[in-house]
This record gives sequence, structure tokens and C-alpha cells, in this order.
Amino acid sequence: MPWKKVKLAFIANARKTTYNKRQKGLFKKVYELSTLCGVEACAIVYGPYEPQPKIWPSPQGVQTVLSKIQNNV
Amino acid sequence: MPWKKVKLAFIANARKTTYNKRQKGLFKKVYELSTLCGVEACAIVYGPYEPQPKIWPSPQGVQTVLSKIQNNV
DNA sequence: AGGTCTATTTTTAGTTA
DNA sequence: CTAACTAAAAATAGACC
Repeated sequence: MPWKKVKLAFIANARKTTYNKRQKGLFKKVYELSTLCGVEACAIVYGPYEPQPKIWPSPQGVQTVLSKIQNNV
Repeated sequence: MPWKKVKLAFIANARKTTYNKRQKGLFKKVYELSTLCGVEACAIVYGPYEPQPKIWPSPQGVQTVLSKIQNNV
């Protein structure tokens, strides 16, 4: 990444800012994949800074996806 | 993106190759966020080309995350 | 079908406000 | 803390193999 190459490993000094940015970017990616290819996709992230998990596209959507998993996995 | 700016919308002519690449990239992003910030994260994608959903990091991991959702959402 | 290459877009770490 | 800016890294559409 910019300014210095961040090694891809557990970064102890990962900042909240970095987490926020990446999470935002991740959800955007999910949105892009879903929209671009018209596929069902969902993502759930448990940030260390928030008690509630971040869910995309919505808790309902995740539940829908999950119900399918129950039958397939 | 490269060669031409792909409009962010439902692309009827979205190719399987594009889907495969983006899915791969998405999972990588999830991995990066999870590893970099040490957070629990999962992603599920239902590709139109495969009957089984693609799950990250694992069905078990998703279940773990899901159990928490039940209580929070 | 999947891997590689390249040009270009997108993402993003750190800074600054 | 949130947001904008910047420059460098990463992702990626299409071509080619």
C-alpha cells in the first residue's frame, strides 16, 4: 500500500482508522461483486471496536443466505 | 478498472472470468481485514456458475459468526 | 478452464485539517 | 473522531497463452 509496504500479517499496531477504511472497502467490494454479477453475497465483520457485528447487505439477507447454507453445507 | 472504466451496475455481459477474479479478490480482502486487524469476518457468495455457495473462512467459521448474530440482531 | 501480462483504475496508509 | 489529500500498492478487464 502507500507510503510504505504494509506486510500482510497480524499488525499489532493496526489502527482503528485502518480497520474502518478496510471494512468500508470490503463492503464496497461485496456490493460490486453482487451488483456486477448479480449474485447473492453477504459479509459479516466483527470489529474489535464495536459490540455489534457489521453486516452486509442486511441481517435479513444474511439469514436468507444462511438458510441455504444449512441445506448445502 | 483497466482498459476501460467499467460502470458499476448490473453488467449483463459480466463474464465468468470477471466473476471468478472478483470473487477471488473479495475473499482476499476478507482475509486481509481479518488478518490485519485480527477481527472475525466471514463472506458468503452464491455464484451463478456453481450450485454450492463459496464460503470464507469456512462453514464452521460462518456458523460461529452466525450464532452471535442470532443474539445480536 | 485457468494462468499470465499489461495498462489503468481503485484502494488505501499516513498525513493533515 | 471524521473527512480530504496524496502517493504508492493492489486489484482487475481484457488480451494472450
